[in-house]
Amino acid sequence: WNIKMTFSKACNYGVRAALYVATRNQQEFVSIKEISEKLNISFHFLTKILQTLTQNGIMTSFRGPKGGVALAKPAIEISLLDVVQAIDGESLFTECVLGLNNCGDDQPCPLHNQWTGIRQNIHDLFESTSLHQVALDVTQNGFRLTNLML
Amino acid sequence: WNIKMTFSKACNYGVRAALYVATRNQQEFVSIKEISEKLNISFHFLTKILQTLTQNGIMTSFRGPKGGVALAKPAIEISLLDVVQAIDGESLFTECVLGLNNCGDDQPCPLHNQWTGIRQNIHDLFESTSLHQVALDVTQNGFRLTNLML
DNA sequence: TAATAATAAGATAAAATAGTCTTAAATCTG
DNA sequence: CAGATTTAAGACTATTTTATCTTATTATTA
Repeated sequence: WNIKMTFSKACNYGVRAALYVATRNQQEFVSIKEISEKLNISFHFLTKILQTLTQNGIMTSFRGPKGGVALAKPAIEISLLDVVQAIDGESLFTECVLGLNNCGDDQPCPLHNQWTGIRQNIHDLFESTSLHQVALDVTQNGFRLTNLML
Repeated sequence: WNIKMTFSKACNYGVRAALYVATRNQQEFVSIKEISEKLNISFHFLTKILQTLTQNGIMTSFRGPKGGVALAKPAIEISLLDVVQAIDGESLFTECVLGLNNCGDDQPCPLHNQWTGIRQNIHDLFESTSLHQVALDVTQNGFRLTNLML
């Protein structure tokens, strides 16, 4: 029961997996099994999510031994927005916060004007943040992609 | 499959119902049936959501003929944040966007720092917006709480 | 007091999301 | 070519969210 201020599981896994792959050489295929183990994500579920990322041109995949997934472009050219929208589609930044149809500048819901600003902030943040940047934070500055094992 | 930029149904219904009630006299009990019909919300589902609002001190209720729900305080003293948190609890503004445990300033996920700012913006917006303000927009400025009937 | 109108609460059902399992297809290695 | 490894894809299950249905309980009114 909430307005979600966190990613759905699918989006969460997709973003974290993309970031994990971004910490590796672009040429190298990383096996989904490795990703699922390192990030503690169900293998088969992750496979499906990564399939949608490859279908949307974010990643490429390769079957067989030494196969796996890799980024389709240099990590610096892929934004978080690209990943999120590949999994989620376009509705994210267009739907009314109250779920009303045709909510817009002409027929707004009472939260429309202020919500538009916040939504734009998130859009801009995701758009201006590349997988490369975030991956650097992970590899060099100790930011983490996994749960702490307590 | 998404990071939700809209309220869940429950939160959506709760907020819209609270706003609808806020457009009426505080003394007057508004029947849930009326609210559900005017806002096109399932009656029984709405009843439950409003129950949690009364249990959390946002509203009061009264049974029997002429019964219904009313705001427990003047609308100007109830913020959107009050309503959302009554339905959703505290987790909204504390959980990691990537769903990691113990994500914080000391052990951040790579999105933590920037996400904190956005989350604070939303928190501030909700906290500083009273039901009264929004209800005025509805009654006087033509903002809408319901879908357009096309 | 009896009938009616309204919220409260619990059981059940439907839909959406998340996760698992099995089989197929592609690729590598010996 | 045979076997092993890995992604692809579809069927199936489980969980959560949303919605409905039924039965109390409370209060009003005549």
